[in-house]
Amino acid sequence: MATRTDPIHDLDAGMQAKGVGYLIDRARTELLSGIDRELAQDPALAALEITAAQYLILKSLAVGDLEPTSRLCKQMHYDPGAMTRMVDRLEAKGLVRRARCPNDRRVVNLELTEEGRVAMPQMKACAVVVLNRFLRGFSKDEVRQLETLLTRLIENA
Amino acid sequence: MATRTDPIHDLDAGMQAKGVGYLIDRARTELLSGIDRELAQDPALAALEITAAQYLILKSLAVGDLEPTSRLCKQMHYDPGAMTRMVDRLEAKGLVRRARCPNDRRVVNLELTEEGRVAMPQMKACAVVVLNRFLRGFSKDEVRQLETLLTRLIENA
DNA sequence: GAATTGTCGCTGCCTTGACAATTATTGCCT
DNA sequence: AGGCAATAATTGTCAAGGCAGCGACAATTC
Repeated sequence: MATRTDPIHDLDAGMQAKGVGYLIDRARTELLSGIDRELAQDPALAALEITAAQYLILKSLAVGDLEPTSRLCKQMHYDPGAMTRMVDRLEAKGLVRRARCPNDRRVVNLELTEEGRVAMPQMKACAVVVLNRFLRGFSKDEVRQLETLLTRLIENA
Repeated sequence: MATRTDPIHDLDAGMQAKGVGYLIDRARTELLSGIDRELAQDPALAALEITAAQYLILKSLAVGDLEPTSRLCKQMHYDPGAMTRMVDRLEAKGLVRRARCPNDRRVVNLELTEEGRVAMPQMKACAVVVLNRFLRGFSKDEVRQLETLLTRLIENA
């Protein structure tokens, strides 16, 4: 039987230094601020003041074009109210356009504007730079392993 | 030479589904809401309305007793302003006491009240339950591996 | 085809964290 | 002692998310 199904943690658990929880929290913080910084420093993008959260939305749109808001919310576990206002900001910057769906007029389809589409490659480049910096020294196997472990952890939720 | 030092990510990078960034973000979200829920459901603690963030502070105090505010901030990368108001809330609930340090009157030392000290074991138990739930099916080696990979990632920041 | 139920996006209110400016205190330096 | 930089905590302000409630619309049921 052995260790595989035993509870592993005792009183030392929680999100304290060195714990899994703490490390996940730190990693996320560093990752987000890394991307924020990279997007802010990029000469071509600085004027748009794109945040990491905004980039994630834009990226989803770039893949699917014409996504309904609700699907985005579910996909990234994002609050609908927050999404509405986020899209407001993106629309104000001219990166995204809202278009009421003709078939079902409750849904709002989103698509990148031409300006958004143009900026996309540069934004992706920023994200890649950051990811690669954080994964410096990782082999492909190690990356896959990290992904697997995190996925299993999430599935236990 | 090989994979170990090569950039691993191409245009598929970013924080999208299946990416390391996305997984870290998801894991953190699930972890925090899991702890929040557990603390809220606990009959003995429900009245105190303790959040995961508050638990982390209390836990640090339980270890060190008499921690200065500033050290807590650095330790958990927490904004000093946010910390001030967080301590306000904890003080209002009677879980924490402020005590100006006599030697250096700029610093505010924090310590758990008797009530906070009493509630601590139950809070820890909640956190352990959640952690163990998320790490169900992990061997000790796998946990260590996850910790190692995350630590390396953070060190690349 | 009218009523019910469900879905979608929007808005207001509250909480919370980040950032900047402010205040109080300390140590240093001359 | 007096000036000056550094440090600690607080406060104000702003951006952002969570939640509850809303109205518009669609699907289902009778």
